[in-house]
Amino acid sequence: MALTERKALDLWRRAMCSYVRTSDGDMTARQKAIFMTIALQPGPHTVRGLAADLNLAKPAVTRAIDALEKIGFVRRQKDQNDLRSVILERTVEGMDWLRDYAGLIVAAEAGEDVGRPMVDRKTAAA
Amino acid sequence: MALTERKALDLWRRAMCSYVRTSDGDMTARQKAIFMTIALQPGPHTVRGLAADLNLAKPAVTRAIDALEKIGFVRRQKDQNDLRSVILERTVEGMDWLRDYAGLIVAAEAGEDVGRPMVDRKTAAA
DNA sequence: CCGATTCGTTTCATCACCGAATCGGATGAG
DNA sequence: CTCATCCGATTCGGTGATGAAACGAATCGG
Repeated sequence: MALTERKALDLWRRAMCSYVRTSDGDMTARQKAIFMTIALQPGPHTVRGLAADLNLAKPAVTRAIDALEKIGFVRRQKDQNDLRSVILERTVEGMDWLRDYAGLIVAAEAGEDVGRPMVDRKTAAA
Repeated sequence: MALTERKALDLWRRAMCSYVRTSDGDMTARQKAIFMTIALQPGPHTVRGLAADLNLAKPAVTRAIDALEKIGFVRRQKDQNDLRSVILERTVEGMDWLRDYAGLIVAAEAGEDVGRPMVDRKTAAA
């Protein structure tokens, strides 16, 4: 395995472990992808747009938005130019979470492993 | 928001979106963290060790291992020094998946956005 | 030998998510 | 106006994850 790949995986592992450790571990990968797209990508975001972009069925996006709205990360806004459409907007609370999440990743990149060491004395000694 | 954080978030977003797009979106964050720890960290891994390390209840780890074993990424091996313990080992299949996953991250790091552009013509025009 | 402890697993009830099909409402074309 | 189309939401049955509690088996201590 290439060195950069190994490094990328280790970064990912640390960040992922930190996330699992700290949080209540709720958000789905799908929800994360959708929320981060809404929060970080330009342009008005719609259900169909996200569904097409992420190669998902529309109901899946709707449900993810439901979850994201429930925890207050995203807001639904009717499109006045086409009342069928719904514009998805990020909230301040969502951005706050995102900032913390970024801190997690940056810390992982710096090599910090949030949490205790992982050797198991008993088994390791055997 | 600091520049490095913004960059880290964008990397994360791209990788996460690629993952959602390509895969059938099955693995939980918890499962990923556990599997990557088993696959990338040294030392014999046990249920209790992972539970302590990731701050999880043991049953949660057992169930995650069940899922990982079911898809063939992890193997259970009885500890001959203590028949109560179970040593978790990675499999070749798991490492194959991990290699692909690393490729996803590296590609995201390189700035490639796997999939189609995300503007929605209709809404963007409004 | 016998009780206490430690391991991993199993059970239980609950809850969220999944894909597929369908819905009502809004829009656009004829 | 009328019909086809598009949008987002809802329903359906089924699957899987969740935390809490209790379990059998193995080990250790006295």
